[in-house]
Amino acid sequence: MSDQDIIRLDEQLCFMLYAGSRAMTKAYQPMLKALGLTYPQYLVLMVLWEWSEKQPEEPTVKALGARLHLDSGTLTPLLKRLESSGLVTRVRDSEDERRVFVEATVSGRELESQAAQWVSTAKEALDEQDLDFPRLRQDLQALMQLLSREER
Amino acid sequence: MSDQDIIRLDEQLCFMLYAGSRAMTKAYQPMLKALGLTYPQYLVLMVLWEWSEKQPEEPTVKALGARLHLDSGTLTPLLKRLESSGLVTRVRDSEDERRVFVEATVSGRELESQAAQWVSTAKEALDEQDLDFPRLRQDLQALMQLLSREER
DNA sequence: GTAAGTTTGATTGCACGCAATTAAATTGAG
DNA sequence: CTCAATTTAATTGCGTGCAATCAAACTTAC
Repeated sequence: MSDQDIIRLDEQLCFMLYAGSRAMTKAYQPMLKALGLTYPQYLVLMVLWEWSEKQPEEPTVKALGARLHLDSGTLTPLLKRLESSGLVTRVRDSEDERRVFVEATVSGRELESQAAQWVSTAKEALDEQDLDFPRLRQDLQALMQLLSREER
Repeated sequence: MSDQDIIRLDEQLCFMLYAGSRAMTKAYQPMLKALGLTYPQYLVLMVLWEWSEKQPEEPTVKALGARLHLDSGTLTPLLKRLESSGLVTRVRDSEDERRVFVEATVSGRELESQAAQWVSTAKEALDEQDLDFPRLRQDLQALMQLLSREER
């Protein structure tokens, strides 16, 4: 097999992921614009919305990073922007001053039902299409596990 | 269904794409570091490597953008960096001065076989795993088509 | 021929991602 | 107790992504 064939074939997975991710973000733009959020900001709020009281961990910067696979270099400025938009609070732990707790404000929580409504509609539109979304999601999840296993 | 359930479910596709794309990029890091490239720079070279002489279009900035779904705001600085690394040339079309042809230099083309070798090895490792990669790729391709149809 | 509209790249400004470093706080071995 | 190691955020610097704008060059209707 020539170099050309190898690379051409390879493109089909890594590039589809790369392009697919950006295309999905674009599909979210109408909702995000209405909510005044960027896509990563929406992800952070989503994590905060579903953070259960019974969760073993408190929602610190580290815990958010673990959930979203993002580090503090990305999260710190993003959270500061969300804070200045009045959507989250950042409070340093008095027990351990290295830690910072993040919480959605009332305004931040209020966005959830708007988002849910949009997502619900979008889901219906996609379900009409001839594509097995649960299977795709599961395959992606399995891929993630393979890739994050490699990391160690 | 509560807001919580809707959003939680939703996360499973858009977020898996987002996280999966970044995880894949990380998996490429060893190769990219060895080649001195970023992942998007590698994508651009990949397109140039496989650009056929018989292709109807010349490889202009616009044509690269169409192939990669990237606009000039991203490509122009990226191409300038590749140019200053000596991996591509940028030549303005004398027929139509708005157009800029991009070409891989000898150094740029030399990277292909190194990349092909790494990719070939990585592919073998993945093929051992219990995951239907061709199906995943096809599903992603189908998703892309759905999403880009929405765009219009 | 020319003015209006279109196409193409470049530029600007903002928000990620992430590697690398720093700094502060905590932990733990002895 | 104490000092080295670890943990946690923040900072810095660079390279994307992308919307919005601009400017130059081409095309077309008239």
